[in-house]
Amino acid sequence: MSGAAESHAPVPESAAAGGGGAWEREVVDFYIHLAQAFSLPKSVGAIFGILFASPRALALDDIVERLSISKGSASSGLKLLQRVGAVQPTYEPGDRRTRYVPEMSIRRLLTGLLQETVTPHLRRGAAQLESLAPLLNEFPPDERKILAARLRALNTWQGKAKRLLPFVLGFLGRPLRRAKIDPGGGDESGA
Amino acid sequence: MSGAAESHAPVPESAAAGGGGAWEREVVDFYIHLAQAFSLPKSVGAIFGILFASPRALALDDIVERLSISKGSASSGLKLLQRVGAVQPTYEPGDRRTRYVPEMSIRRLLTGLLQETVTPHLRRGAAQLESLAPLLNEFPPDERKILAARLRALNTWQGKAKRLLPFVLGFLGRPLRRAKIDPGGGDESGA
DNA sequence: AAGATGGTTCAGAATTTTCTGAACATTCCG
DNA sequence: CGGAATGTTCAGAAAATTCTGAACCATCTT
Repeated sequence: MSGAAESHAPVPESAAAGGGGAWEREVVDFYIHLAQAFSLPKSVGAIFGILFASPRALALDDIVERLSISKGSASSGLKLLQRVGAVQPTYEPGDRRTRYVPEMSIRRLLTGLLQETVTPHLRRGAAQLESLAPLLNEFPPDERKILAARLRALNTWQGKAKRLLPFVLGFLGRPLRRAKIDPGGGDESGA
Repeated sequence: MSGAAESHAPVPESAAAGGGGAWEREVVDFYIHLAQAFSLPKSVGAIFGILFASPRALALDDIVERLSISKGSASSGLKLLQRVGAVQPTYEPGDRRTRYVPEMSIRRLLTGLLQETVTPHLRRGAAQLESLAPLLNEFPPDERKILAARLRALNTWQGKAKRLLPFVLGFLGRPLRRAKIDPGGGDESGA
């Protein structure tokens, strides 16, 4: 593999020098914005983007170079992406460096991300909810009634949230045919 | 006085002085954590929490006082919550202050939040995607093949994401019966 | 109209998050 | 073993976000 599109040199990379630059820039830009939608660091989006934009797996050094970020950033960014399953390391015989490829299954992508971000909070919340009910006893009946209703709502949320995740994953797993489910309000979607 | 559980005085509030404090604290704490799960400012979670914890609608001053935050914070926090539809203003005749009540429908809550956070990014992304395809022409055939496949995947994601939102809302709208969807595996699937 | 009341805005302070760069491990190679 | 190649860690720098407090606007009361 020495062949391949190395970019150790400080000059333009690979076959697609002129146009390739634009492609990389645009893809990276796209993922930087996407990352921010999830409030992840820009560098994380950029790293995923550069992997996505490259037809071959890249190693840490390649990333550092192409994005002009520090080794530290690249290292921890890759670690995060690995943890949520957004990139996978590939080990090729005869190459000491770990190279990474982007995960292409949106399902696995989302699974990992949610597992990492919301699930723990969900769990924590569930625990805390239990300790809440007894505190209502201090309130006079009329107020207690209102608050008890809210507490019930909170439990409902919790329940729905718990079920929502598998549901969503089920949806993402299916082939993209027309989904024949017609959600209630059918919001404007298009908009 | 207009009765109600005012708390203009610097002393314990309302009927539930001793216990009420604990209730408020716990609820606020709960929502602060929830807010962080969505990476919203703590103050925003706290504001929603204090509204949720109170059997009566609260005005800006009440919030400032009970949470010991600045008027500025409270004002902009409330504005954000209003924008995403998480709280609603109530105007009572003979009272100049706007009071706020928390939204209790998880569906409306999520709708607003998503509308505010992900939808715009989704839109932006869709636009950008179009401009991406032509850039592939610069690549040699073998690389182009790989990248074209990725671009297709990206379009699929986009499509799924678009459909996902209404789908989720449909789910949230339904009563909490047993959902008979059985998503693939347990969930951690494969790692 | 003067003064109180309710609320918004915004410049700078405080805090939190992210990034850098260099020191430190570890493994491979000769 | 000595040195080079890969990577990780972490203290402090840099950047971004959030909060405060005071000035300001608008409306109501007298």
